[in-house]
Amino acid sequence: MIKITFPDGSVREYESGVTGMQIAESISPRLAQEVLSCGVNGETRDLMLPITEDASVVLYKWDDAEGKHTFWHTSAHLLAEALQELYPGIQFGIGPAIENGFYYDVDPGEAVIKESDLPAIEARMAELAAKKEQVIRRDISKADALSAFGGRGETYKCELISELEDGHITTYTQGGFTDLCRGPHLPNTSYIKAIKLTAVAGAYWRGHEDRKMLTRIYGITFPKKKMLDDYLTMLEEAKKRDHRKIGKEMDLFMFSEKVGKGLPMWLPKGTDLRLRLQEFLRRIQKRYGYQEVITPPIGNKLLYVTSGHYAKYGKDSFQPIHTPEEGEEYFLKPMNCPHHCEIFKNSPRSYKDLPLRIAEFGTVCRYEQSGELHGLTRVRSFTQDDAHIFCRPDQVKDEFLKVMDIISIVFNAMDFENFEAQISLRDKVDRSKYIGSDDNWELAEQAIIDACKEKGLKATIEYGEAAFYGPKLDFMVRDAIGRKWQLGTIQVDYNLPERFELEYTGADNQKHRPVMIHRAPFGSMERFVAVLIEHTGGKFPLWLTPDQVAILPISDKYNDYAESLKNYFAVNDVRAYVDDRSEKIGRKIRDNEMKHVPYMLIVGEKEAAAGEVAVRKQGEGDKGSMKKEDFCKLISEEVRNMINKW
RNA sequence: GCUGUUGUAGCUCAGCGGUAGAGCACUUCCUUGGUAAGGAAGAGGUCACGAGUUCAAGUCUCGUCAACAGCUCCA
Repeated sequence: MIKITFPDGSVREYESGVTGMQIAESISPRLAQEVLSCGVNGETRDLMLPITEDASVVLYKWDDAEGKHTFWHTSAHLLAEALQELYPGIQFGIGPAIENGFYYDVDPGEAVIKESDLPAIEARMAELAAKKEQVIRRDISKADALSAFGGRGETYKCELISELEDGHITTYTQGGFTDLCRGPHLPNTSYIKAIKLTAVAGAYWRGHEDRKMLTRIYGITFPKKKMLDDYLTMLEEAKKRDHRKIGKEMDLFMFSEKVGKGLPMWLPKGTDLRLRLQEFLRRIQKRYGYQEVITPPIGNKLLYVTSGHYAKYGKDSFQPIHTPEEGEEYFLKPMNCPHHCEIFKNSPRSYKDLPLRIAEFGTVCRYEQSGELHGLTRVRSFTQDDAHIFCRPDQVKDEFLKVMDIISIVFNAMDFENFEAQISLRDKVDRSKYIGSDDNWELAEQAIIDACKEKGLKATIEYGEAAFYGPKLDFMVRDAIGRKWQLGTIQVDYNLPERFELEYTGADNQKHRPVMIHRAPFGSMERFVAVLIEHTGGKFPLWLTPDQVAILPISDKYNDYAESLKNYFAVNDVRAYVDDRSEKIGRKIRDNEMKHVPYMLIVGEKEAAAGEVAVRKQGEGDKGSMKKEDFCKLISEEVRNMINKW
């Protein structure tokens, strides 16, 4: 007998060799139906795998990430099985479960798989799923694996096998399809009731640009038909919040082929929105002791040779600007740090001057690969809400914590609740791509980890994701369709101060090197506004936009009402429209702008007599008539809620 | 940059070898007091750009540019 411990702490005894499925059956028939895989001592495993020693067991269902993962992993195999039947000779790369579904990378040889082929593949998958094929796990020796897959000409699989450790290799078989796989998998294919292959795209083998490009087929499956329908509906809804669509509809920004790709132009309304965000951050930064500066859009090549950016990015970036002077070269600035380093050097600094916090809404230009450009989230010219903090080594952690405070103020105000924090450290093995001493890196990495611990911030640690000059803490927020974008960022840098030979005089009257912290709570104005649009659907928080309240008094006497609102909310550009029915302007506002204003007031004679206004709230329709004062209360409540958050 | 898809009126799209179309938006007029109002008339397009095939090309072929999806990248 073995002891099985459940998540709630209870313990039951089972015979050795019991499977996860049998455990589920022993608890309830319903659970046995719903369970997809199980966790045994923290490792996710097949339900059919015997458990032979005391263990803590978690049964995973659809609602658990692990359960979904298992479900989609088996779905990937199902896709492969269908492909094997439909495209004889097809070779398989890898086919993992992902956040929303799964994919399989395949090499169809001469054949081409197009989007129009997907329905046929889906149909075949459905047939195979209905067969209720058992999914069977086998341990296999490295030699046997190599000969089995090699015999079928599976070069990709053989490459994978050759890197695996003998004795830990398993295969999974369902019907006529066998795949090299670690598992876990569903007991059989009949769990998969609804199948949708969503896209086909190219993907490099093992993610390397110089390897062969395979065909990647994306899909998603569900245990119920309705769940698939709901998912597709959700995607449709999300598309409506796409910032490119809303940006166009609301005239926030534009692109022009003539100006150049990836070069956004902010239209009046978008500019208004952006300036409001900048003002908002400015107020906060002032409170936190930042000093704002303005630096030029270009810098001499020598500046970037000093910073190290020239060696790293010179050839892959916008090329130098030449001058009539022989040999003189300037670069569009790809970042503001070198300029700010020079500002630091402008005068002798004492330890009493530190931390020195230099801020700038600095516009930078980076030659992003053309395929990377994406609306406002990835562009070639953008404005960072940048700042560099020069401080003593003993101040790093404290400054870091203060920046985290600012970021949390900003994110709270914007209602970004579901952000994810990520600590990016050096690659554990390959350290050739980083500059700076090991000691400095260790110090910086530890400072970030400590700061997160202190703030109780749950952050994932990613190795190999650090910038080449230092580790960073990034705040990621998702867009409408779930893609992650990095917004806020804090980076500790021991290297630029070194390269620019920055120094301050310490209490000991000796020269010391300051530490530099790069930070940008928004990340960039462009990307931030993009994500903000997708989160709000274009209905920005009340204090943000200029024309949030459109007031349509029917006669002149209500213009003073607009005036009173103005003072009341400190929304200093509330616009008032005269809605004289014989004039078209009122109708125009109603029809065109209602979409983009949270509230509309209509003041008719009836209401005027009663001292009321008719109110419509965006997305909610008529709110009925109410007293002016009540309306003021309604709005001010919302304003207060926003302001209270920071 | 790579693979694939797309590019027709301000917007959303139809047309797929034979003299440029619809809905919404826009302009003028009429009707209409509470909301995507109704009616009449009108304006608006080298069908992304450049070559080629053809008696004839938005429509077929090739190239360029741009956008979209994914990959790779992101100081």
